[in-house]
Amino acid sequence: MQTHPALQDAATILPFPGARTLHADLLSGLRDLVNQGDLAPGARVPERALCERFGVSRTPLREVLKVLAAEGLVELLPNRGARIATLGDDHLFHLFEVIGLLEAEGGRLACARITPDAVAEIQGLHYRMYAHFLRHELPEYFALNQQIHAAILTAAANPVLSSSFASLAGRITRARYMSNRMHPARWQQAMDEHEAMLALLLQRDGEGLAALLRQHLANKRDIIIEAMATPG
Amino acid sequence: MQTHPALQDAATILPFPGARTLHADLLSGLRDLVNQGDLAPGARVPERALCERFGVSRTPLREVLKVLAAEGLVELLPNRGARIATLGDDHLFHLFEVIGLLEAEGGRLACARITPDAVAEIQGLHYRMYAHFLRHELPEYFALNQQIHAAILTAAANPVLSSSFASLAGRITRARYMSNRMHPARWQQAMDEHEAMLALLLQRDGEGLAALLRQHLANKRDIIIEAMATPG
DNA sequence: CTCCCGTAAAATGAATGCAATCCGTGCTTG
DNA sequence: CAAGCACGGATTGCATTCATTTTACGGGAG
Repeated sequence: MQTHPALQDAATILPFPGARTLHADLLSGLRDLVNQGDLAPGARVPERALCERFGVSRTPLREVLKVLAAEGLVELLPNRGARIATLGDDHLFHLFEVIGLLEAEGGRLACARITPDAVAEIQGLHYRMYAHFLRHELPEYFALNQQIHAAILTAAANPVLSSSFASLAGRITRARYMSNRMHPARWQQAMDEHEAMLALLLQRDGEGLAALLRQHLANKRDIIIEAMATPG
Repeated sequence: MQTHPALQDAATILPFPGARTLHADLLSGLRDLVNQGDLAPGARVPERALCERFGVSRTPLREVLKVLAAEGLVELLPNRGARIATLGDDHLFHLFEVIGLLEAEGGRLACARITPDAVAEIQGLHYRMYAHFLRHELPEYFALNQQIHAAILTAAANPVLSSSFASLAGRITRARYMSNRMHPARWQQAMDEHEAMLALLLQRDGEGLAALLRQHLANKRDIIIEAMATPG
């Protein structure tokens, strides 16, 4: 019955774009647990508990853990299972160094390759974010913020760049969650930087945008390290 | 008996450096099969055959396949198993774009952070490579070549940068194997570029080295694309 | 002759079972 | 009394097994 449409879909999907894996929900579920801090850094990953938590057997869960280990979110110890990866200061520094590099290049390429429509879309996101900034609505601000950065990466039109960035950015998501509160001055500064970003994007100033993005991320890094230093 | 030393080892290993996973040999074994072309791009990955090939059950093999999928060497299709990832021209272009970015940054950082000992070591590698170049010993030349690039990355002293580079470089290893023959003119050019690289490294000219590495990789890209276009 | 469909064989994805290893508790011993 | 050790429970890693889907092959209709 459905063999034909399925086969056609498969044929169209097969050539290039990576098809969704069956256990994608499990993967994202575990990622959320790690990012939201339900599993503390350095803590053991309780396979049994997570199995009944997600209603699956240990086999698929272990496969997902292997993937998370490849992504750097957990560490696998022989005969001792998985532990949530820790984020040391130097490791965080190195992560930001590479993430800043990728994002800067993303901005540079975006200025060269972006379409007017995409610029307009980013502009729209920016103003919506600005509105949330004025109303001090932090979660919505953060959401739009990430969408803008993702849109710039997308405009760079390099899937490898995007996925590499996403992979590395995923490792610091947890640290970001921890620093959800923001000093008003820092927030204002971040908003100013976003204003400048939009201006540079409109001018297609790739070098300027690259430099600004790098500085923007360096500031964010300082915020996060600051937040990690002062617990609470 | 060995509980105590093992525990101590684990305690020292546990804090930061990622411990070796138990099935690392299986992973590298599969990688080699893909890179050496024993498994053609786009071909199905025969789980059963590989299981008896490596003498393991399907469970660990499937876990490794998931990891390889996360690395981008294979693609997982729902209910249809794994296929060797294909390397389209545009995908190859995007890969080289990011790899070049990472390697250029590696050179830049290396010039800022490298120790005199490391410089001397790279110099030694370089002259050994030069000797193989003069004798037209391509495999040895390639091996030293990769060692030099790896040494520069190591000198950049950023593990995240190194591992990201290694991950992406691993995806084009297969394409590299295919273009093992080299036109004499191209080879001479590559050797000249390596000479310049060493000079720039000795001068600690980070910007110059970054630019040269990028150009060097762009040339390599052209060689590979050229080799892919002309089969045989 | 070509195309389509129905059935069997094979392969995938997940669950369960089993040997080996690790961790916590209580006991022994100097 | 402290330190080391042995033993039992718990956990890991892998092999095996089972349902579901896909794929290959043969027959029949147009």
